[in-house]
Amino acid sequence: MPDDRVEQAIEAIRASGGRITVDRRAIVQALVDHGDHRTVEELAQAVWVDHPGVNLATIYRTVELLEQLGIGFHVHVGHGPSLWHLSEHIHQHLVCDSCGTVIDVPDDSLDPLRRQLLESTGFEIDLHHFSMVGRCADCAGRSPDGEPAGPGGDPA
Amino acid sequence: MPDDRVEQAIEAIRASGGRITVDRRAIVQALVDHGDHRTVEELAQAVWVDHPGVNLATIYRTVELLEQLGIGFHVHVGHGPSLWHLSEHIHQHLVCDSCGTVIDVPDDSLDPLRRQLLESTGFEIDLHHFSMVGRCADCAGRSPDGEPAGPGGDPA
DNA sequence: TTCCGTGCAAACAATTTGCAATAGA
DNA sequence: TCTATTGCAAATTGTTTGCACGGAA
Repeated sequence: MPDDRVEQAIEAIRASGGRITVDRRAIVQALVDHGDHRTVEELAQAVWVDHPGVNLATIYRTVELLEQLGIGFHVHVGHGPSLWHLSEHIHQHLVCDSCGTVIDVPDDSLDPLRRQLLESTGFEIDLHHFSMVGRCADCAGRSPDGEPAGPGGDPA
Repeated sequence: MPDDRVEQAIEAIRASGGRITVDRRAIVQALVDHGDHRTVEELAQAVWVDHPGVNLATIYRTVELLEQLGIGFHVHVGHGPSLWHLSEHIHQHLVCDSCGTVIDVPDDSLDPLRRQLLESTGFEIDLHHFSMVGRCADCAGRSPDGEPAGPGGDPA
């Protein structure tokens, strides 16, 4: 029953004093429909299926609003546009440079790293707002470039 | 004797069949003068001190060239423009969201993380091309937000 | 009715590109 | 000379903003 999340978000908007519009509902819906992380452009495509009129600026303004409410998040992915998603649990993003796949990693799985960096450098990394880029198993293991994934690699 | 690096880079350009121009020398010099990581805009400021005529496009083209030669690198830092630097050893960048400080971390110090992610997700992170954002010791330890840096924190 | 949300088009920042003039080898 | 490099200005991409109109409350 994923529509729960739509209502949750709508409720949050209402609670904050915001107005509930067709556009906003459609945008939240698009965000919920795919657990995916998507660019504003991709969101627009999804929204336009049922609501062709919605302007890009409106989508930007809506995801920004969701972020202010603490229920929307965006991740930076190097070169390209930001990816947006709704989520209850903080997580880190691994983005494959080859195929674009996004892998979510639970936040606490990176605790050892976080602790290590904190001790050695005093630096406290922000684990959810920025992505780590690299190669997913498929792209790394089957890369024609020759170099295998390293020890433990070659999953095929 | 940091000028060594300038000659090294110049030599690499020459070896690749590129021509040595005043502009390129000035840009490499600006890159070497500060071990720092700097944006194209900042590089331009440095270059313009002695060579006011150099065009931004030229700087973009030159750092791109250096990257192609494997002696220049750029790091993505979320919102802002890319940071460029010359370096012999691969390293990871920690960029402070508050003060902008860049901390270099030797690549192998992240090996445990890399291995862990590789095993648990099959994902092989690219450790030098993208930065990790967070808070440096100063900004985290003295943050008025209340939450201290955690165990081992409070370096003062 | 009273503002908030929206469309539109222009502004923006970072970066890239086409083309003619210029300067390195 | 001959072609790579540069300057310039315009194009691109992702995103933000000002303003007047229309719709939520």
